[in-house]
Amino acid sequence: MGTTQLETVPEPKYWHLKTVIGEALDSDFSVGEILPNERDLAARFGVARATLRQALEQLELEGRLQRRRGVGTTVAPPRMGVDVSTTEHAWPGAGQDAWQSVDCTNVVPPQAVARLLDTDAGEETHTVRRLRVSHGQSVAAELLYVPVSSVPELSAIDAPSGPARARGVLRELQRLDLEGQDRAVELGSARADHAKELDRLPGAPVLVVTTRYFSEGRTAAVSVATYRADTCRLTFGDSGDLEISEHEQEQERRAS
Amino acid sequence: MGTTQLETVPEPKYWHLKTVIGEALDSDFSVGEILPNERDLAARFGVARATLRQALEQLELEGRLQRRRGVGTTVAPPRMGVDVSTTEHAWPGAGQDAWQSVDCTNVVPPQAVARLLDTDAGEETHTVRRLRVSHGQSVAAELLYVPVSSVPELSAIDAPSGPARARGVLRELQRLDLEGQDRAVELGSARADHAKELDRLPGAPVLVVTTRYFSEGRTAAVSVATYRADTCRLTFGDSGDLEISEHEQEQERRAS
DNA sequence: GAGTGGTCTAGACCACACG
DNA sequence: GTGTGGTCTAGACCACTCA
Repeated sequence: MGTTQLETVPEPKYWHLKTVIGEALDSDFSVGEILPNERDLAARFGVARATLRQALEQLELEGRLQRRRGVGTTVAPPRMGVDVSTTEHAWPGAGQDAWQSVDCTNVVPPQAVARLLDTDAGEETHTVRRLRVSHGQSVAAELLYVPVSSVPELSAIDAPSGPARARGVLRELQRLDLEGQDRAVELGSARADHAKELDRLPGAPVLVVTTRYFSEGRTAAVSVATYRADTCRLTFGDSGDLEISEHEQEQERRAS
Repeated sequence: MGTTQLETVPEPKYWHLKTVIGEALDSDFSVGEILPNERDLAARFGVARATLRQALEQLELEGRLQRRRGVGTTVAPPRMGVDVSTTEHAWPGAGQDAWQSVDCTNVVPPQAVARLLDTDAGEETHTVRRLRVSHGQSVAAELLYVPVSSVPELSAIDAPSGPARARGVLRELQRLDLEGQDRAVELGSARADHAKELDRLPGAPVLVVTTRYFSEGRTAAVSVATYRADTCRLTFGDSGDLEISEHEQEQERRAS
């Protein structure tokens, strides 16, 4: 008998699963709702748990699911838009910029940062830790590296560390002339400390935003901010109300 | 006997593996070099292949490794900086913007895009497919949605589809007054068609850049561009020469 | 055909949250 | 304690590339 079957392109099971579950999320579930546990789901779809998990991981990566150990899997709300536009020519910590200072220590920055700052290898910098909270949720953790030479006036009498010193460093920074800044975004995975601050497991996908602040013809500070990739959409310009989230089903596409 | 062991925080094996291999990459390997295959590596570290793969996946996500089925695992070059700054107030396709048009069809856009364009559900738009090539490599695939109403002058006599029509749509777009644009970046996973264009497997992590183009008080076009997250660092402003890549080795630096 | 990475299975145990 | 997701194992087979 003639096999009318055309080009069997064996779609991986987990990929198909992801599609099926994704469609189910759109039609049968609402935000915050709890899914059946992984063992039940795997049995229901007749696959191994590992295979099911591969599908769930993808959906979580796309911000459609939220999984928490010991609790369960829930339907995630749409990603929140987080403004990271660079147009406002202002130092970090100026005005109300949604960041709260956590700490400040003197450390030797990673080599990559040292190169951006053009400091000597092994030279210490002020390092301000900040946390960005949005809609009651921690969305980003930042390390702001400020060479000692950038804030020469900073009194050593100030608190030697802690939030008070962080504010001191930021205050001194404001006194400088900000000549410009630039920014880069790339994918990374959360270090253990950031993961904890962001309520995620180590290795969770994050969007790393690196910003250079220029003053007096040199790089006066470098900020490395890691945003939760699952819950955040970084916006530039006034696209805060942008409501696309890239996944979302469109079965009808094929119909036409 | 007193257990001097402090707080055994059992670090996952794959996490530790990732660290060890990452350090080995810095010290013992150079860009392009081929790693031993997964079965050998797993045996060498005394773990199951699945565990080893979890570590390699992380390293690939961070852009440090490149894996190709049937070939092997190689050390990836540093991520390339790709300029996506929005400051140049220009329509897509203006001047030399590193994009090459591939195709153009009339399709009904996904719901999310239709909402951005404020078109009726089910309304067709011109849809230009473009590819961005950088350093001899495809780094991004774009879908540019242009409502028919945005380019009323477009001759129906032109090629009804294909690259020629794509150029026609872009040409008509240039005639409009571009009043502004905004941009958002988020993490996604590559659809099957994009994955193929970018020489990746479906589901590969991508950075999705959504751009809205405004003209005459409305959204005249929407672009959804997906960049390879493993090989690209998106830059805004003049940070094209930014050389941070979060991992990177430079043993020679220490010598000086 | 040989060798690679990609998918999948059917188990096991662990860490964590919650009642 | 119970139930959840997270980690890990030791296999198997498949899809792909290349000599």
